[in-house]
Amino acid sequence: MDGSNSSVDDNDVDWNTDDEIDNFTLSPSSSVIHPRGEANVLSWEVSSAPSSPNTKVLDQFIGMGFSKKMVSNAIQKHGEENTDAILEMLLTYSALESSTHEQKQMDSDHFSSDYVESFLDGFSDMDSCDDEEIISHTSEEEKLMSLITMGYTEEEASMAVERCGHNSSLLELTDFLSAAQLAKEEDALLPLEEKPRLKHVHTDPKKKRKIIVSDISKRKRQMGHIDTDTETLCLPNPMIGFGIPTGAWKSNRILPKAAIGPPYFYYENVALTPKGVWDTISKFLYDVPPEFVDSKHFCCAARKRGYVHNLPTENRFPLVPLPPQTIHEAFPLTKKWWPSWDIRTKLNCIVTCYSSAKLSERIMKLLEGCDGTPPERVQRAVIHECCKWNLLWVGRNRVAPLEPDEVEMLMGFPKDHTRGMSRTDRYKSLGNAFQIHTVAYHFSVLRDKFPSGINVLSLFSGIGGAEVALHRLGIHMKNVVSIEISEVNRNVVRCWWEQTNQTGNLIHLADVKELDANRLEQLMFSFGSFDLVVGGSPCNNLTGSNRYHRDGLEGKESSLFYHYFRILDLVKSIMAG
DNA sequence: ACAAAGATGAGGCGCTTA
DNA sequence: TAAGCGCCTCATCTTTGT
Repeated sequence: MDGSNSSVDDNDVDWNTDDEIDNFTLSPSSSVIHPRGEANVLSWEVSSAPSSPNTKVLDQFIGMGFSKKMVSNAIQKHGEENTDAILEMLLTYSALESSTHEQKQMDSDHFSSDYVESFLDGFSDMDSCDDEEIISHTSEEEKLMSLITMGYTEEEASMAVERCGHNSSLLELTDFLSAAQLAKEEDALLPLEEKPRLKHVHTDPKKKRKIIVSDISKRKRQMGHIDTDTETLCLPNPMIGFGIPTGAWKSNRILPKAAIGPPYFYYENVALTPKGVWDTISKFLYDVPPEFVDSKHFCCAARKRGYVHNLPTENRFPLVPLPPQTIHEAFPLTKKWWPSWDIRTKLNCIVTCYSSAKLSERIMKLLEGCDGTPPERVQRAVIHECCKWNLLWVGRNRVAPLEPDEVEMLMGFPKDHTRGMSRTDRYKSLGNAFQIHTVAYHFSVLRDKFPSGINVLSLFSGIGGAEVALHRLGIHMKNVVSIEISEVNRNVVRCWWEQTNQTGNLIHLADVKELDANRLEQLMFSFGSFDLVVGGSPCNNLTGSNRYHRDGLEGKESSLFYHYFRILDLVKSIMAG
């Protein structure tokens, strides 16, 4: 009976009501209420309580990779409550620090990349630097501090050092700043979008880099004002963006001037972030509003995501054949065991954590204890667990979590794409990946534009969702520069690249922080410019699943978004120049 | 063979957002 | 009301180094 029931559902999948899979109401009696003491999970933004002295803020920023000394300076200057200003200051300083470091690094190219990677990872900790560097760095830092105490902002100070040279005197710097004052006042009258971006192009790529960082600060500061008095972005219902394959939907949007390519860019992250995050992301990415899409309109699992991109939205086409649209289509064997009171037709979001065998056992015991149809109370409790953990019915009274290869299928990856990784790693990497059909639908407009193929810069590549989507669309990848921190993920992409007989070049880098202007120019010199810059930066500090470090866009991992912006902006400026 | 280090599995952990 | 590209600790199993 359940089978026929759901096939009716299958035929009239209703794209207009948003959440058919969200329609379960569970009585609170079925869930255990944990009486709780005080909430001890405090983000650094709210740690100004007397019980938490500024070591908390200090630790937070040190945890983000800034040196203790820099953090203490910043806290001293701004006060521990003003975390935004602290962060801004730290960002500016670390840009300076990394450029001095990179200069040194360039002279010693004989290190292995692994060595460099670990070295770079640790370098922001001042304790690990040699004395010489500390001395030269400190003097520059002190110069900056002097300017700041004179009332200039961090970005003004660093800009001045940049323009006047690192050996310039304090007097020269103040001269420069006061001369710049008039021009700045005029400049301030123009809205940010109208300003010529990076028109003050320097020939030295190192300089470009720092100007961009001050640009970040400017945007951040502006966001601070905007945030309070403008509305935050709303999630659309239904969440179908500019259209889905199964429903006609036309929309022509006008992109802000600064957003128009080349290159095309495509940025992805979770839709349900803390407030203001998407506003910030959008502001940085040239004021392009995100396209929010739930992948349940493409496959049988939900995946609510925001995509900021400058791709055309007309004449998209889906990958064919369309993937299974319902649980029963995707897992026909479960039909036999699916109870009629479990009315799910779509799964919830594919995540990185899965339930244990013990839970399945408990559920089985619970159901076996009932004669015939379980009472509603039991039904609700079971459904609650099924929804929470995306469980399938695999036998009488038996539920089970998805297997890694089933997740591969749901996400649209080729079978065995992640085979060979540990089970946990497979879940993790797949849970962090693109849903291929969704992304391919958005990428499809590129096929006719680039008949001879494209050059791709793929940041936070993971297991290569973007590459797989492009390949499935028949878009030839001439050169792919893929940046991914996890070695196992890089291996997956490398194997896939070989197995699919790609004729283009795959260049792998480990860390987005390694990709500076010099490296980019070098790459772009060797094979031409990038046609697509794609990436989804870490979401773990944004997602609601994270109960410990949902610190927003400034969180340890999620702040890597700023590297996406930094690199995209570098590519744009190199291509413009 | 043994201990130490590493890997995996199980279970517990709030809170924001719409 | 429910969903959510997660994290931490502990226990146990596996691998590595001596």
